[in-house]
Amino acid sequence: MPKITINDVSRVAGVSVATVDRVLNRRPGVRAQTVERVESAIRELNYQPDRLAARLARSRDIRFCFVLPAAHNSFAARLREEVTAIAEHMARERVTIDMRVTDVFAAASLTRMLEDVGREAYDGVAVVALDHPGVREAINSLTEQGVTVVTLVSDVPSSKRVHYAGIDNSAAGRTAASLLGRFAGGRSGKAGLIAGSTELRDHIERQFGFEQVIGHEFPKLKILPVRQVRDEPQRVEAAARAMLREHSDLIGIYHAGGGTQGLISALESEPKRKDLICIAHELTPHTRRALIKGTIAAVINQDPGHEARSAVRVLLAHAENVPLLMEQEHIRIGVFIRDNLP
Amino acid sequence: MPKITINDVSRVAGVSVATVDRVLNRRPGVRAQTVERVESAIRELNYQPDRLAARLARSRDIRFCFVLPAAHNSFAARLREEVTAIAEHMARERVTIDMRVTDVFAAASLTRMLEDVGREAYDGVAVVALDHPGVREAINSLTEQGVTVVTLVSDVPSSKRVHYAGIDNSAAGRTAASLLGRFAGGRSGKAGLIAGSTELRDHIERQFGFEQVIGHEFPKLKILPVRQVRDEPQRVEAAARAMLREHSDLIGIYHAGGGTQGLISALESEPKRKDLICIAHELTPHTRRALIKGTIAAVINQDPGHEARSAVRVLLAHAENVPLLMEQEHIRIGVFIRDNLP
DNA sequence: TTGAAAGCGCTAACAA
DNA sequence: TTGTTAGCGCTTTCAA
Repeated sequence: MPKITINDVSRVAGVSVATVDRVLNRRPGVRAQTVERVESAIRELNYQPDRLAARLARSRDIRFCFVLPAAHNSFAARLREEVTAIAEHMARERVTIDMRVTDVFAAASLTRMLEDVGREAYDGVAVVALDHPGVREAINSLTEQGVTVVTLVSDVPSSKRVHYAGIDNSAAGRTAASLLGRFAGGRSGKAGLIAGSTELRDHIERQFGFEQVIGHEFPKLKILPVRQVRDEPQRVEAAARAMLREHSDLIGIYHAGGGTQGLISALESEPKRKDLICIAHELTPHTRRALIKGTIAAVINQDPGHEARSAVRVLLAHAENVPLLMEQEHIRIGVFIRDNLP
Repeated sequence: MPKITINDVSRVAGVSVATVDRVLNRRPGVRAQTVERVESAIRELNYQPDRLAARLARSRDIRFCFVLPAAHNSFAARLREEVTAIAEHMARERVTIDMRVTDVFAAASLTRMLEDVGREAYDGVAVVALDHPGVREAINSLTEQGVTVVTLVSDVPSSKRVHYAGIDNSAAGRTAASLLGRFAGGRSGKAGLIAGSTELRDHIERQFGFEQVIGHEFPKLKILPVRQVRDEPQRVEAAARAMLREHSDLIGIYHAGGGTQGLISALESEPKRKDLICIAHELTPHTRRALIKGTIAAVINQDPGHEARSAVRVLLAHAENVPLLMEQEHIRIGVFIRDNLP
């Protein structure tokens, strides 16, 4: 069966290819009646547009903007690298990806950046979003301008973003709890919980999931009051040291945020507590080393490369109006121990 | 900077675009001297071919063939579904993917199928390969005919395949051992090991990795003699029942092969042994249910969707002579417990 | 509101 | 051994 083209559609509908193109891309300036004729021809022929030809013919590139954290931690750095990598890759295929960085924890500056981005005629925007009313408004306003928005790593569920490329953080917290509980093997004692900040939706969710599972499934473990450390290694370290000092029956620590180097330093300066079960997030050079050394028992991971590529695929599918393989776009909660490091 | 095209190259090299095209695609009929001139122009301009335009202009589709197991187990079925799904997806982009099934454990029939496939002018072949001399020969012969070959799920390392889309099975076995050992929490006892067959490279490797880690790290666990069950649920079940019957101090079971339903049945009919730690491979409806129910503690997974799509991307990159993001093509060893199920 | 026609960058048939 | 040229299926002026 020969491929059905826009020509076939135009012939069947009795109009020119230009008109079919206008209908296909929802461009204005076509009578409702004509639109109807074209659409029924499309249905009749089961026409599928050819995105390769479309990309080739467009005069300008498809343009996306990624708004990422400027932070100096390993995960943020890795995310920026991954975005840079696909940006280069996609540049060969008529897709331009710009990257902007800001302090995504500062709602005001993030909001402003999104507003700026809105003035630049991007086809799509991916943003590591803070769940804040101003940010939500900015996302919704982009959407209303016809810009496709996906959230990355951290979501704003109540906004009009079309997709969230990130993990289920409460499931991640539950996973950490199950591992810690099982590794404890029935012993009784305390479980420490360190988190970044209660303003970050993902950290709260992890904390919630963790408490839920420990409470229900491992009653022999008592969770210590959460320490807030704003992802700063020094503060993480101080919190961990305090826990170790104050609780001789400490069985394990779950660190739900960033700045894990601090945790590792604290642990490695306490050789007597070798059996402590520590679980942290994100595979980085630090946590990888700690896993191999045995300082950390397990790492819960989200793959920033997968997240970045997934965001691009989703934005692209929207820009070109073609279907996605959604199954591919689910971001897995990775569990790494010493033996399955990539 | 305007895009550099084949036209620019032809002008700089002082030849026609047809000649540049011949050089780019290594087609015969160009004097060595001319090839040299064109290549230096390409380097000078840093020309990057446009794969979209190339795909559009080709008269025939790019064609791949996937040779998959005909087996009736969930993993094989899932793999076939995933291949069917991308086949449909790629059909829209001028890529045809044919699928053939055979008993991949029967070296002779697999070899014959690969030979047949070789007569059909495919651009690339993906195969779930048995590590056998005949199969290796067939792969090498395809390669020599100019067909790109990638192995899928199970590798033939000594062959000329350009890529293996699958997991590191000995690392998978080590991961299973670490989890089992840690979940045992210092208890002493027996660890059962059930495997498919010693003819399958992946099963031997898993077994090897498992024994290595248990031996080195968990001396309190004694591994029982391996039971070979050829991935048949009934035989898996019989093996598990025998272990349970014969060893009252059985701490856990690692099932390295397929047919896990059998293991689950055996376990669920032995309610007194609730604390048994079982680890199996592949997330399927059966193992998912068993994880939720608590019958199985952890599942080591390879994502057949990722494997299938990765094979397609690798074949496509070779067919179009464009670069890959290799980082994306590494297949992870997934660890699933009840809490991080996708 | 619609149509005609010139590309987009490459491939491939055919001619030289 | 090399060159000319007509497409591939779509977008985008520009004209009607």
